[in-house]
This record gives sequence, C-alpha cells and structure tokens, in this order.
Amino acid sequence: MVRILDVAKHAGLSVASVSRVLAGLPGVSEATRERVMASVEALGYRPNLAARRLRSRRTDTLGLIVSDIRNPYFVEVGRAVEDVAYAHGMRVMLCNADEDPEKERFYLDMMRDENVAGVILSPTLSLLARYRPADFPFPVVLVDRCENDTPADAVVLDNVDAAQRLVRHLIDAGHRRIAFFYGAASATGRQRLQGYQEALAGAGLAPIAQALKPTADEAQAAMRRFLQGGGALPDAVVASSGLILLGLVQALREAELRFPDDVALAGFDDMPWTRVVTPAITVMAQPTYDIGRSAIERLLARIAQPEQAVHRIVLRGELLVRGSSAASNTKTV
Amino acid sequence: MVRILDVAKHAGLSVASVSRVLAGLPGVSEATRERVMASVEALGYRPNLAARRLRSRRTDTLGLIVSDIRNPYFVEVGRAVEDVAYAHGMRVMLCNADEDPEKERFYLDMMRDENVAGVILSPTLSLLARYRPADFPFPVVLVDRCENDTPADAVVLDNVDAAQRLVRHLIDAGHRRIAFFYGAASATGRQRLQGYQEALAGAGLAPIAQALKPTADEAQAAMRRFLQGGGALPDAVVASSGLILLGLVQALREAELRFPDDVALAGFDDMPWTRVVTPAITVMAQPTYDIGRSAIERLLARIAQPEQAVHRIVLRGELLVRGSSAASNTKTV
DNA sequence: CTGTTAGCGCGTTCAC
DNA sequence: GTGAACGCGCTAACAG
Repeated sequence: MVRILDVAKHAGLSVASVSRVLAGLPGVSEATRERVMASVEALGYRPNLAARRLRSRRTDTLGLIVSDIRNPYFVEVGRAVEDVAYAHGMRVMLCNADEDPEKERFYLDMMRDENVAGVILSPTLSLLARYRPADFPFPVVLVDRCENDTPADAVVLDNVDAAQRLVRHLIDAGHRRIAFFYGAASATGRQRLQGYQEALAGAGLAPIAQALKPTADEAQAAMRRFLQGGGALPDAVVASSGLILLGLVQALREAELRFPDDVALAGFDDMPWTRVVTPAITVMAQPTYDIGRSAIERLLARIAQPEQAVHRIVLRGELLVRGSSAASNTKTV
Repeated sequence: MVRILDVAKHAGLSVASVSRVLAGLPGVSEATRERVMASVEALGYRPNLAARRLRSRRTDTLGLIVSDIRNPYFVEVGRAVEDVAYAHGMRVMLCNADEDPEKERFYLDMMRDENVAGVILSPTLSLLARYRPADFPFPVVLVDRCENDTPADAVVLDNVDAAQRLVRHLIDAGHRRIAFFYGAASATGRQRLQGYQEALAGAGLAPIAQALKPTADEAQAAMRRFLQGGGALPDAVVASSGLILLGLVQALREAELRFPDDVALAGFDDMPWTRVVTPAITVMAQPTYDIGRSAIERLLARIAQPEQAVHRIVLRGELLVRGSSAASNTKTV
C-alpha cells in the first residue's frame, strides 16, 4: 500500500503539503501542486478512506433507504439521487427496508455507524408517527411519505389531490361503484384513500375500500378474495400504487375478467407495462426523477445550512387517461 | 461520542477486554463479558467503524455492481445477495454501472478505496474481454455474464442451451422465419445469439438477428425500424432479455400488431408483466434468486479460502410456454 | 484471563 | 509557502 508519506518522499515534500493539495486547499504554490500530482500519478496513490474519515470525522457518503426496491418508483428515484450525488462528488448507499420497521431501524443504525452526511428516507408508518428530527444524528429528507405536520424536509406527491383527480375522472366517465385497493401501511396510501373518499363524497357515492400490504402478491390475493366474496362487481377499481395495480390486473386475468368491459381500472405510477396491456391502463403518473432530484438537492442544501427552515416540496401528479377507465358502453383501446 | 475507553472505564476494565468481548474472541470470562455488555448498553456505545477498519485493515462490506438496476433480474439477484450477506453479518454496497464501462471502472475503483472484502460483478463486454483476476485487489464473482474461458468464479445461466430450447420450441410450434433481437454489448446476449443460431441451423433455417443496446427504449426503436423496413413480417420474434422483450411489445402495440396472430413472441425472464398481457408471453425463466444466492455463497467461500480452484456455476433456465408463441393457426390465451 | 501500549494513515494545528 | 508532530478510535501483539 502506498501512503501519503510515500507520495511526500517521492515529491520531496512533507505530508502536509500533499494533504493540502489533495484537499484542494489554498496556500500552495503551483509548482508544489504539480509535483504532488505527478507523484500521486506516478505511484498510483489512493487515499485511505478509513484513515481520512477517522481523522476528519466527516464522510462523503449519503444514505438512501427505500421501502421496496422492487417498486420501479423507488428505482427511478434512486437513479436521480445517484446522478445528482455523484455530480457533487458524494456517494450513495442504497438500502432496501422492505416495508419492515425492523430493517428500517437496522439501516438507520447502520447509517449512523457509517457516519453518513445525510439520509433520504421513505419511512414506514410507525417511524413517521413518532418522527423527531432530534432522533437522528444526521439530516434527513423524507421522500414519498410524509404527514402534513411532520417536522421534516420532505419531497412528496400531492397525494390527496392526485387520488381525487384520478377518481373524479372515473366518476366523470360514468362509473358509480368505485372500489379502492390501497396500502394501509404507509402515509401515502392513507392520503390517497382520503382523496378517494373526498372525490366519492363530492359525488354522493359510497366508498368501497380495501386495505392491504403494498405488494403485487398481496394485492392479487386481496382481489381474489374480493371476487370470491360473491357480491356484484364494482364499476371500477382503483389501485393506490403501481405494485398494487399489477396485482389487481393479475387477479383479473386469473378470473378471466376484462377491463374496462367487466370492470374499469385505474391506478398510480406510469410503469412501462401499463402501456402494453390491452387496453392500456389509466394512471396517475408521478414525476419520479424530479422527486429524487429534489430530495437530494434538498439534502445537500440542508447539509450546507443545517439551521434553515424545514421545506416541504409537493409535486403534482399527471393524469394519463387510457383505455382501461372507459365506461363499459364506450370501450376504447 | 462515547469511545471504547469510556466503556472500559465504566466497566472497570481495560480497552483490550472490551475489544475482545466486542469481537467475540475467546479467552474472556463470562463475568467480564457481562460487565462489558452492560456498560455498552448503559452508555449506548457504538464502535467507530472508520477506526476499526483503519486498524484491522479488514471490512465487513461487499460490493455488488449490476449493469442495469432497472432490470428486475438484477433487483432479484440483489435481494438474494443482501439476504445471505446480512445473515453472515456483512453489508452490501449496491452500485449501478448502467452498462457503461466508465461507470463500471469508477465503481470498481470505489470498491478498492472502500477496501471491500469482495465484489459480485455483472461485467461489461470490454471488461470481460481483458479480465484478469490479478487486476483486482479483492476476490470477484461474476454474475449473469461470463465467457467459457474467463478465469473467474462465476454464476451464470446456460445461455446457449436456454436460447436453443426457447427457439426450438418456436420451431416445433411451426414457426420458420424467426427473428432475434439481442443485446450485443454483453457476453450473455452473444451466447444467446449463438443458441438461437444453432437451433435454426439444426432445422435448416436462416437467422434474422438484430443487435441492439439492452434497454426497452432501444428495443422499441429497433423494432420500429425493423417494421418500417417494409419486408415481410417474420413468423416469430425472440428477445434476448426481459427489457428487450418489453420494448418489442411496446413497438408491436404501437404498430397495432397482435401476437401471436400477426407475429409470435417469446423472450427471456419471467417478469410479472409477461403474465398480464394477453395472451401471456412465453419466456425462458431464470432462477434469479438462486443465481444471487449462489453468487454470494461463492464469494464468501472464496474469501474464506482465497486459493481454491475457480468455480463456474451454471444454472438451467425453465421454459414457460404461454400463448404468445402459438402458431398463428392455433391461437390460445 | 487481563492490561499496557504501539501504531494503522491521515488531517490539522503550530512553528518556521 | 512549507514542515514537524500530535492524535482521531481502535485492534493486536505482548507482558503479566
């Protein structure tokens, strides 16, 4: 291993000068800088990160804890976070809490042990309920999930509004009995439920809400049970997330039910597959890359100025009307 | 910050004893162990990882560099790697090289700087072509991509065989003009091309191969161009990966072509959406979780015994015949 | 079984 | 503008 001392010797300088050059500090002559860089190159020197972190007590690492890496939404958010972070010379540790408060706790502890500069977090409901900034030894930016009164930086969709608009679209299309399958274990699922309820109430309609765990498998099972319940089919079914939407479609296929003929369909997240099923599925698209980019920019700003006021960044969803939501007497593709 | 010295004082012991207990080393009395643990608990002590790594020159971190995090295949592999790693008390740094040799180089350098204990890598073609174990300061296990003569531990599908069986199935179903859209920038894509060619040659048929970058967008564009070429439509089209398959389906939908009526379809990877399009799509499924699990187990074994012989683990794909591959005169769902 | 202590590689004073 | 020296918190070698 080549150490900073080796570079100093090779350049005929002291370790202090080498350190200054490497840190980009002022107060170094151009000649010295060049000699150092030449020696670094010649010896193939790489700074020892462990030593640097021990000594400086700082880290160029950020954490990103997502609640489900299988959700393309979080994959896209992660890509944006990485892009911006690396452009700023920081690295990102991506962790998957899998909607499990225990894993979430584990990863948060790990972030602390790694002494990260900050964390972007998609919190479980239980963490959000008792969220206190002071509980974390690093700045945190919430993403995707946040209550109105959570005292934290956050980047979220306007979930109530988005769900309202999605459901109103269905109402406008002529649907009356509209079921809602939502992830009850996240703030986001609950807010979308609220938007759903408000839209129905505004039209004098009765809600049919199904709470479930936000995975495709759980949604498929829930829809299966729902169908076996034997009651009349609703006019339309709405999913509160892309993964849930996938599960619903799986169950409908399984039951050989067609949309929108047998039941209309709509959901969240503009996943690629929603455009290849026939008819294509009406969705409320989220600006995923923007969400990720805003979150990391917020975090970097917070790190630079720890004492500034809390920012809540709320983004608007985009309704993409496609064939799946048509009234059954006006089928389209 | 509470240091190991604070724990030692609190317990009335030396730092050595505390260190021994924390490392789980033998030669410590039960009474001492308990006193240490009590003090650790009482003070909320967390070891400083930077100091530990600096001093011990070891790390409990593994690297996983995937070539495209948007590919659900790699997401599943990653989940398996994480599960096993954490069960062994190791952490995983997940990085997305995005099929970019420059990013790949960047992450490999980063792994070196982080002094990881080992890396699981899905290599670009250019890296694989000049692969030498000695070029890496840590053990490496290749995953998904590997040439027959690559001198490295690896876990891969039997790509030639898998592609052969998939294409033979199409031939058996009565298709004659079979096109193949494959990712030319990976060893895996090329091996699957070979299997495709061999299957066709065995039946005396002529290949129609389209090389492209392995993303859905590129595949969609390639298929679009192919269709605009104006020639006769092939009987069937095969995709060498799940992402390419998605792009093909997008282009077919766009052109309002139906499968298998207008053209039969098959591909790799049993992605959830392949079951919700109608008809469902015939695919060669990969044992993704097994691939990830085998890779991490191989890596841990290699770390434990650096000098053992190279292992190449080859897994078999599973053909899932569904409606999309039927001959056009025997349509099914 | 337990304690003392050197030093991992680096950043950062403080002299010069 | 540059160099010498201390110590970050920990592990491991050695002494007892």
